[in-house]
Amino acid sequence: MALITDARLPLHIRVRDELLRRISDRIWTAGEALPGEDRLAAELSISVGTMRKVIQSLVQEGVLERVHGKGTFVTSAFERTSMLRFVRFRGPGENTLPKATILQLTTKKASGEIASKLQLKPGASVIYMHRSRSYDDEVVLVEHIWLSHKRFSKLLPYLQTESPPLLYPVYDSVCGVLVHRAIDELEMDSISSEDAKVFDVPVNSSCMRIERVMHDHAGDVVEWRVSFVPANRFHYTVEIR
Amino acid sequence: MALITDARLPLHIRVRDELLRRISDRIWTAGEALPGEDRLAAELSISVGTMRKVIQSLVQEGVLERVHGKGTFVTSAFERTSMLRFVRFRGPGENTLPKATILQLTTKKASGEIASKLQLKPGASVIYMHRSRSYDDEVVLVEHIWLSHKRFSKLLPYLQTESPPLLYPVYDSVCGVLVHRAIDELEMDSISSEDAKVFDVPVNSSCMRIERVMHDHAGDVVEWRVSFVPANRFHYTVEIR
DNA sequence: CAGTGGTCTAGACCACTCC
DNA sequence: GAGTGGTCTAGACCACTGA
Repeated sequence: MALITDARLPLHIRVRDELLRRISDRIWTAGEALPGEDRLAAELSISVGTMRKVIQSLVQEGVLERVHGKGTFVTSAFERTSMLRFVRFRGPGENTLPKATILQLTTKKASGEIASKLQLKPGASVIYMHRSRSYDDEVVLVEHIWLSHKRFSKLLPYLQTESPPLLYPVYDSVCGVLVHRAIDELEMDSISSEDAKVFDVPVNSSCMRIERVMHDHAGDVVEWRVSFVPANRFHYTVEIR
Repeated sequence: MALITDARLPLHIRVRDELLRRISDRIWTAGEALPGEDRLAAELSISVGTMRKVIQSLVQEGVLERVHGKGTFVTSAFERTSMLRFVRFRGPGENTLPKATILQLTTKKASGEIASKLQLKPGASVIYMHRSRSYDDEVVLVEHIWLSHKRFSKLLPYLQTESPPLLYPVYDSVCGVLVHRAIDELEMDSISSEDAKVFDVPVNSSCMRIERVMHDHAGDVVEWRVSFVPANRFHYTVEIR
């Protein structure tokens, strides 16, 4: 087995790219153990020390997880990336996921803004989804989601019959798209008339607006999403080091 | 030179503790280069590889910074921890710091809540500071800050004549307290009558409330701070991986 | 027990910075 | 050129997991 990328790059970078490629290509899937570090190193003709260093850096980034005595596993990063980390949990049990309701699901031509966010040509075919998340019929989150139709065409028939609480695992299992890294931008806003009906609160109530650009392992944009959380439901904790 | 901590712990943990102790004790100060990794390893009678691993982990955490060919330096983590990362910059130049105005500075007996946050006994002596931050006389941030009087007594005379834009470097230089790690909790709130006057906006205007607990390298609580940002000035970007 | 990751060492060679 | 960190190797030994 040979490494593909530019031989002028440091070896650990090239090995890292190779491992990420295998994860992207689903050669190794979430929950499955990778080969041992010694066998991986032998396969790529590098030293075990270098392989360890690469694996450690991917563990640091949350791509892999290691368990002493058991093995190295691909992380399913879905909890970490859930929008629910911005929502204050009360009422029902701590670990219950809120019910997802798809309010609208259509295919459109991308406007200039959406094309730009998704790195597509203006007019390209995109999927738009309007979705609410609720606990005991109290809506805590509303999402407006845009996806490339080309990459997510299999999603449409799937969502005719299903309304799963988490979408990212579905992107993975149905469309073969594994999400990796997101950038969230938070601002305070007021609720639009459209979403006010969904939340059942007055128009212009105070809320948080969370704009997310989600990337895959290759760094390409996978999804653009704008979410709204009512003021009294918003809560966010962050550690700075 | 011998390591102090429990010899049953892994060596890299003990070395890490030793390095952090030296930073806490100001044996190495911000901006100054540490000895080379080979000399450090020799001094502590460990291999260079292990020393490298420890240093790398502290770089990862933001405690140290390395520059190829120059050396390893203690990070001055003040930009990273500034509350201004929650404030949207417009108007004036990008890199100008807003003017700080101390509105109130007193010594009090800690209430139960404040004592609990600062890990002090109720009734212990604490410093309370009420401070505003403004660009061109537009207030963008108001802070309510509590500190242990015992640890920060030197701050009071200093702040009689100075109103520095950043406090953490002052904690370091005047009181010998080096901040390290903070936990911020964000919620949406409305502006109190007291702060409404400072911001010159109506009472109950929408704002972000940011509660911060700041720790030092030893993990002890250094400061408790509650800050408010008006809705139109709040902006926050976060990357999830 | 075999297989996995975790710890630690010793040393070679390269690349960058500053004098 | 001297000193720094960056890359890479080779191998020993330990600790945890599961059959």
